Amino acid sequence: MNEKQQEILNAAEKLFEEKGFDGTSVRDIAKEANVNLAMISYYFGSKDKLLETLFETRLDNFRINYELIFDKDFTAFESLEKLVHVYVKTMNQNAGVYKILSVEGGIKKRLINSDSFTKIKKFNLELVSKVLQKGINAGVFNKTVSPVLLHSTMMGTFMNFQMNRSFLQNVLAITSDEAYNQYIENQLANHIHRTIKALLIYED
Amino acid sequence: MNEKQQEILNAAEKLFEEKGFDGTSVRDIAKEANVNLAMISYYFGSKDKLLETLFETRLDNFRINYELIFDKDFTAFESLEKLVHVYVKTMNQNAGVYKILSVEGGIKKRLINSDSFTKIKKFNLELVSKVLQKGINAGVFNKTVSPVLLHSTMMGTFMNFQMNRSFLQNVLAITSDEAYNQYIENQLANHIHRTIKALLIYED
DNA sequence: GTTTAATTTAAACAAATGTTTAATTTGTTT
DNA sequence: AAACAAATTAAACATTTGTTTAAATTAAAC
Repeated sequence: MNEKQQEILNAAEKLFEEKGFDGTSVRDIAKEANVNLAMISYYFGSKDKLLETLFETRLDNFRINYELIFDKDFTAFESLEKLVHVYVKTMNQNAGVYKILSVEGGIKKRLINSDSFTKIKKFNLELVSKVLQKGINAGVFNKTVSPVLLHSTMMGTFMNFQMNRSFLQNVLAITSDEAYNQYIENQLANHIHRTIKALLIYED
Repeated sequence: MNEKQQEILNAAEKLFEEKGFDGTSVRDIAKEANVNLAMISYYFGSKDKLLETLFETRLDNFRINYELIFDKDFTAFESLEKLVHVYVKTMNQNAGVYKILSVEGGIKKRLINSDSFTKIKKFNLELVSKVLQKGINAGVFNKTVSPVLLHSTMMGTFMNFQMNRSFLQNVLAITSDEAYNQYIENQLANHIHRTIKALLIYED
């Protein structure tokens, strides 16, 4: 994958995130990437295949690093804390592609390379299950929490910050994008961690 | 607003949700609504104004019913439980428009009637604050939880089920759409309630 | 240095897009 | 019944769309 191809992919990522796949023309992408219009077909075949290739090249970024979470010396609580922070950081670093995936994945006619992404999603969901199991085996977590629901709370809370950026920046009085990212990786990650931890040790 | 106009709005809602605003042509809408193409311009002026009108006509559905949550006889815990269930049910009943708003609202060039929606969002956020305050005044909730973060967890967890419908239907082995809606209004709402309640009474 | 392949370009293509037009039908009012 | 307004239609409109073409340029191989 040469430099020009990467520029095209970066331009596509930026514009797809900002304006959506259907709201972005290949001419927009060509202009943003400073390449001739025909280069996109030349390298990627079509606009659809460009989206496909974009996902493929970014796919591995979404696999959560197992070792960071399951260090042998970690308690269940430490694994949980790591899980949440690694998860939020990983997703936030790939927020652009994740937002595109989230939006375009919900569109029926788009038959996104869903196999590979489903595989990764299930792998990541498995991590949540493993952390849960670790705490249950250690006798410190409540048994009855569904990993799917737990994962939805983690991912959903995070994604809410991606989908409502301007509203939340306003409400939280955050002016710069860097500050917003900092808020996500610190306060938001802490909130998610506290929330899930509370749920797991909560008995009613 | 006559019958034909409503059919157009319903068709637009359905298609915008399925294929996105830019992925839907006015011809698609006309066909779905069984009206002549020109009727859309005739009644709504333009495709953009159609979207605007769609939001306007559905706007009030998003205002959470205050009385259902703040019955005088309710304890803070009961208000919290009501809040979550009313919230989830309200949003689920308007999931289509909410998804459109969520997706299209993130697109920069689209200058959605954001004032009216921001107002409602803030009103609903205020409800969360009020429930929180009620519990704090009663001495039963933890003081340090941000209503914005709490709201993000509630909305985000719910929206995660809207944005990842097919994946979750697969993972949860839910086959029908009705069963999925039931799952959302029962198990999911309970999960969100348990989660938030746990956080609010949790002390570390 | 010549030949061959890869890259880059401007132009053209047909199809689809949102919107308008001008004519016709339908409904209402007098 | 006549006159008027509202609703409905098929056709046309100018752009924009994704993609292809054929020629020109650059790079690589021999």
